[in-house]
Amino acid sequence: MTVPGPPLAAIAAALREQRERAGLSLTELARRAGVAKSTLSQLESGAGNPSVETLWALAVALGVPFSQLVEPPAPPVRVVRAGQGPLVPSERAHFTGSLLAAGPPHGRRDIYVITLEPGPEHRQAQPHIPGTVEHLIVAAGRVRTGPADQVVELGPGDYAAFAGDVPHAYEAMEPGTWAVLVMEHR
Amino acid sequence: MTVPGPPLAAIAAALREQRERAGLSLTELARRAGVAKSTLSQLESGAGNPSVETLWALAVALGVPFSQLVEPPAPPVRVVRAGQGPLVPSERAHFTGSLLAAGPPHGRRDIYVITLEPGPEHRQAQPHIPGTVEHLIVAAGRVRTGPADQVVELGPGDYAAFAGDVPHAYEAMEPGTWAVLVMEHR
DNA sequence: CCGAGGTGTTCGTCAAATCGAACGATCTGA
DNA sequence: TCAGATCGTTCGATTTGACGAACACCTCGG
Repeated sequence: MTVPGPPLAAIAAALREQRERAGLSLTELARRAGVAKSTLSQLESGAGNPSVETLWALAVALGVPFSQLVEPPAPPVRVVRAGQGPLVPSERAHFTGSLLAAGPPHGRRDIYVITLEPGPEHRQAQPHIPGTVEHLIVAAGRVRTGPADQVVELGPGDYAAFAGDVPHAYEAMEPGTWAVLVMEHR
Repeated sequence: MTVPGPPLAAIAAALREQRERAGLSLTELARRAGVAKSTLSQLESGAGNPSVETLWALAVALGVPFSQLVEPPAPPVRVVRAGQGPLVPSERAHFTGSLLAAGPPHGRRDIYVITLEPGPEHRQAQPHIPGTVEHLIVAAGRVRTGPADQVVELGPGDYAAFAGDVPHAYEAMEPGTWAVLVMEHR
């Protein structure tokens, strides 16, 4: 999984970056957000595990959405290797399920089965409409896919999700490669 | 742009909703996330102000993005562009794509990878909430599935969709059977 | 020279979040 | 009916985050 742990360092970096971008001093931001400047200092230094309340106040004072502080570098590609996803209750024997992606409250998801054969790089010429997210689960073979600058290689059972509204590639590495593609657009 | 206050109640509601949607008990979710169930209980009851670390662990265990827990009231403003028809294989030059099912304008689809092993007995899956539709694409092996009175056998690449709110079976016919399951519920 | 006002950091204290254990309430199978 | 296993809640003990007051440092201006 690409989820090492709590993005404490990421929050620290995002806080400092957003604060400097807003041209605020640590003291001033702390005053506006109503938090102690000592708290903010420790947060920016990477130490500490802020509460939602505290982080929310800082986000409001900075004028940025909450999610931008906790997920600053929106992971362009989310990969779940085979057998690495969180397991879903196996209410029955002989059945193990791995939840790859929860459905958004609204939006559509179209289900495809795609087959690819090795050859010249198959770069998608035109991206899809904005907001599109593609989910790919390789059934057999190997596929190199992802945004142009972050291509990952997937094997059977591997899962990857990435934005579909930017140029991205689909390249089969072996004959007989096929996969399930769920295209989500909001 | 300043929203009223910390979405404590929203987080509580989102936690409970996502947990029930994943079919997890409070105890089980707490165990997987590595947090005390007492903590989770208080969070879902609206009391408490979770730390980022705690909330992150819960988000990972639930398989949902962090932001979905803190910003559940996503703006229902959604535009499905007119004329945005389903993609056909001819539009995707370098591989063949087969549209299996178009997503409903509202509702959600959760993506799973499931592995099944043959057993001496197979029990029927418990029905899900009304309106649930299951889409299954077999990646490897063979699966007998479908409503109790209409069981079909699927091989690699085969696709089947059926109502999930009636008793239905999942039975692997070969070792190493796995498939992609998209569970759709409105 | 030296106080005034600013920066960000470190310290002790207190409230609160988290934890572990025990609780009553359901169920299920013996 | 009872033992066992769940469910979710509540309770006290402990950890820890948030606070406020100092702190060292820097830059002006009297």
